[in-house]
Amino acid sequence: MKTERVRFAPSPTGWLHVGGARTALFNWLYAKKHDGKLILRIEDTDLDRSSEKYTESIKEDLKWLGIVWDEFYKQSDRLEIYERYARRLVHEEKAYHCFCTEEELEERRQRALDGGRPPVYDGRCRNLSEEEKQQYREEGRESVIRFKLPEQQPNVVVPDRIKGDVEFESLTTGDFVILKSDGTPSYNFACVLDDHLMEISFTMRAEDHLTNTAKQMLLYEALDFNQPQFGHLSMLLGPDKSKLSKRSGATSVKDFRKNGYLPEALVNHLAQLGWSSKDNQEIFSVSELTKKFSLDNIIDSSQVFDRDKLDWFNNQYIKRAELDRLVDISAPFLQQGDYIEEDLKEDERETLKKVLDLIRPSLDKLTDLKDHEDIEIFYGSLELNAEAEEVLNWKSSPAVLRELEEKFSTRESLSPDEVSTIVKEVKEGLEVEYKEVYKPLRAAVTGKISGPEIKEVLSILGPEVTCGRLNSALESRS
RNA sequence: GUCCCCAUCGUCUAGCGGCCUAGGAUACUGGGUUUUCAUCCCAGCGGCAGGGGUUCGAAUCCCCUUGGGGACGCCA
Repeated sequence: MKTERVRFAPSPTGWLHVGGARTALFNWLYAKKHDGKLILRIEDTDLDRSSEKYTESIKEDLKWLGIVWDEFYKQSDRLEIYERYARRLVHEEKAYHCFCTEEELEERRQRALDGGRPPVYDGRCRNLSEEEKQQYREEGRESVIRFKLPEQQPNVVVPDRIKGDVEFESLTTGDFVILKSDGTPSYNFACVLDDHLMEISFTMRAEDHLTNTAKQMLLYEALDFNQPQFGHLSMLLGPDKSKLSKRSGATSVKDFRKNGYLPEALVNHLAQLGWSSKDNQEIFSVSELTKKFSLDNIIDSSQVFDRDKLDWFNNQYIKRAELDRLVDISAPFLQQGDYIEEDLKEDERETLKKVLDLIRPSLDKLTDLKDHEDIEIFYGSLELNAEAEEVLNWKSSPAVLRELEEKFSTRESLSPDEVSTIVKEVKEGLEVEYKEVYKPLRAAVTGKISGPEIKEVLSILGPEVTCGRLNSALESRS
C-alpha cells in the first residue's frame, strides 16, 4: 500500500490561530493513524503580506502543540516551478495573458455586484491578437496569466471523503489568475502543483476551501495530473457564530500559550470540535486520539469555540500534570506576580512543588497564578481581611491561638496529621468546637477565612512561620 | 446577486427507522463531602427550527420553508 501523505499549508500572514491548529491536528492525526507523513508547507507567495516572523511562530506553535511534521517546504523557494507550469499552460492554450489593471477589474466587479450579476472576470483578454498584446506591452502594462475555463463548463463534482460528493451547478468564477504580475503563483495554482509534486494523497482542509477545490479540479484536469482525495472540515466559529476571527477574542495559539493553557488541553479541546469518539469519553491522550481518529467520526456542522469548555479541559490537565513540569511551566507566571525569583534554590523548588500541588484544583489557567489568593499565603505579605478579623475577635480565639502556638513551637516540622492531633488536643483542652480552633487558626495564618486545606498549609509553612503569624495575631489584639 | 455547506439542550456532542419519557460533557442551580474555598460525588434545569410527505412506527429517510455559515481577489 502507498504511504498516506497529507499536508498542512498555512500562509505566514499572521499568527497560527485555533482553526488552523485544528486543521493541522486532524491532518497529523490522520497521518499518524495511517503511518503516513505530514508535510508542512508554508504558502508565502504573497510577498507583501508574508513574513518570516510568522513562519517561525507557526512552527513554534505547532511544536508547542506537539504536532510534528516530516517534511517542510516554502513556496517562495519554488517560484520557478510555478512559472514553468504556467508557461506550459499558456503554450497549450489552456491559459493566457491578461492585461487588465487591478483598477479596471475592481470597477467592473463593483458594477457587476451593483447590477446583481456575479462578480466574475469577463474573459475579455482571452482572445487578444498578437498586435493587441504587443500594444499593451508597449503601453507598459503588466500582465497576469489566467486559466482558461473549459468552453463547455462541466458539472464539477468534488468527491469529498467527509461530506460525500459535492456537486456544483455552476462555478462562481471566471477565468482565474494563476500567475500574478510579479511572477508569483496564485493560491489555487501553487496548491495544485505542490499537492501533486509533493505526492499528497489526501487534501484535508476547512470547508471555506470547497469552491477552491472545485476550481482546482479543473486545474488537475488541464495539467493532466491525478487528483488526490479531498476532505473538507467544518468551520470553527466565534461566540457570535461568525467565522472565528480576532474580533472573537483571543484566537491565536500564541495567546493561549501566553495565557497559561497547557498544549494538551488545547489539543484535546480542538480534537473534540468537529470530531467525536462517540463513546462519551472526554479526555484523550494523543495516542488515544491517534488510535480512535477516523474520518467517519468527523462532524459536518460547524462548531463554536467554547472558552468555558477549554478552561475545564485545562483544569483537568493541570490537575494531572507531572509536578516537576507544573513547576517549570508555572514559574514564569509566578515571576510575573512577583512571588518568586527567577532562580530557585533546591528547597524553594521543593516548597513550590508542594504549594502548587495544593492549589492546582483551583487553577483554570496558569495566568491565575499571577494574582492568586492562595499563593499570597505562601509568598505575599500577610494581610487580614475583615472576615478574618471578625473570627479573631471571637472570645475564644486568643486562648486557642496561644495554645496552638505553644504546641506548634516545640516542633521541628509539622505534618498534616500532627496538625490534626494538635488541633484535637487544643479543642479538648479548651473545651471548644473544632471550628473554634480551625477558623481562628486559618484566619491568623492566612488572613482569610477560606482557602486550601489548612493542615496542608501549615505543613508547608512549617512551625516557625506558623508561630510567627500566630504571635503577631495575638500581639495586635492585646 | 450566483454557487456551496450545515441544522439535537446556551455550548461541544450520542443517536444512523422501534432500545428515545432523546444519553453524555460543559455551563448554570441545589444538595452532600470539607473548619472553609476549590476539587470530588449526587440531583435538577435545559434540546430534536417549522411544515409537508414516506412508514404500522421518524430526532433518524425525502421535499419545501426558515435560519446559520462559507465562497465568488493579481489573499491564502
